[in-house]
Amino acid sequence: MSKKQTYSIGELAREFDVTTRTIRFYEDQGLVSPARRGQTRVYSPADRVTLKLILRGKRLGFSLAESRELIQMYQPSGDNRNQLLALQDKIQQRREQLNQQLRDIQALQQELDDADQRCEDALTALEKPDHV
Amino acid sequence: MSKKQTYSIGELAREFDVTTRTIRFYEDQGLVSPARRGQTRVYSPADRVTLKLILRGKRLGFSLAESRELIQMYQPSGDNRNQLLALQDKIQQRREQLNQQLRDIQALQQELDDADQRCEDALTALEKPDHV
DNA sequence: GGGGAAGTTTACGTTAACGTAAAGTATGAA
DNA sequence: TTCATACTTTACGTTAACGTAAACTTCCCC
Repeated sequence: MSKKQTYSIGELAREFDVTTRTIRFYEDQGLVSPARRGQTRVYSPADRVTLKLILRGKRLGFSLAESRELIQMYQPSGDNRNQLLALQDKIQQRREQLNQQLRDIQALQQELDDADQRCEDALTALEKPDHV
Repeated sequence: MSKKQTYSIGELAREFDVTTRTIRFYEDQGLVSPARRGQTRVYSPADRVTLKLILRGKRLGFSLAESRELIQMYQPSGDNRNQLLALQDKIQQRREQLNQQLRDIQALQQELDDADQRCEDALTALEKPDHV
C-alpha cells in the first residue's frame, strides 16, 4: 500500500551510490544483517535506514566502528541498568564530538568567506589595473 | 614582545597531540614546509596555523589531499584570472559540502536526543516496575 | 667526557575500507 | 536453449595515514 517492503542489494547500491561490494563489506563487519531468500540477500526498510546511518557517518568522517556504535544506540538492549547508563555516556560523548565539528565547520565557513573575498578583490584588481 | 616566533617539532607535537612522525609525514606530503637551522626543522607561526587547518580538516573527515586544497585556498597565487575563478568554484564546492555536514550533524543530534530519551524511559521503567 | 634528551634520515610494517578478479548459480527474455 | 543480467562466495590487491624500529648527530648538563 505505502512504501516498498524489500530491496535488493543492487537497488540499494544504486540509491546510495555505492557498490554492492561495499554493502556486503558492511555486512561482513556486522553493520547490517539482511534476510535471505535462498542465497540472495533481501533488505528491509530497517536495513535501508541502517545503511543511511552508516553513510551519513561517513560524510562526517566516522569510522565504521564508530558508526556501529551509533547504530547500537538505536537499538538499546534496554534490560540492564548499567548498559543504559553507559549508553547515555556514549551519547553524551557523541554530542560533544558533534559540537566540536560544528565549531570546526563554522570556523571553516568563515575562512572560506574570507578566501572568497580575497579572490574577489584580486579579480577586481585585475579588471581595473590602475584605476587608482 | 607578543607571541613566540618559532616552534620546534616537539613543541607542536605536544600542543596538537600528534607524534612528530605525523608532522614529518605532512611535510612529506607537501602540506608544510618549515625552515631549517642546519638539519633541524624550525616552524613559524604560519606553519602552526597550517597544522591547525590540517587537524581541523581531519576532525571533519577530510583527507590530506582535501586539506591541501583548503590550504591553497588560503594562499591564492592571485596573478591568473582563470586560477582565481577555479578557486572560487572550489570554495563554493566546499561550502556545499560543509552545508551537507551541517545537515548531517543536525539529523544526528536529533537522533541522539531521541536515543537519550529512550534510555531515560527505560531507566524510569526500571526504577518503578509496576507503578501502573 | 659520558649520558640523556631531542632532533634527523631511511625503510619496512600495519590498519581500514574497500577494489578487482575469478568462478559459479538463478532467472527471465528472445 | 541460449543469452544477458543480477546475484553469490572466495580471495588477493590497493591506498591513505601513519606506526615502529634502527642507526646516526647535536646539544646541554654535571
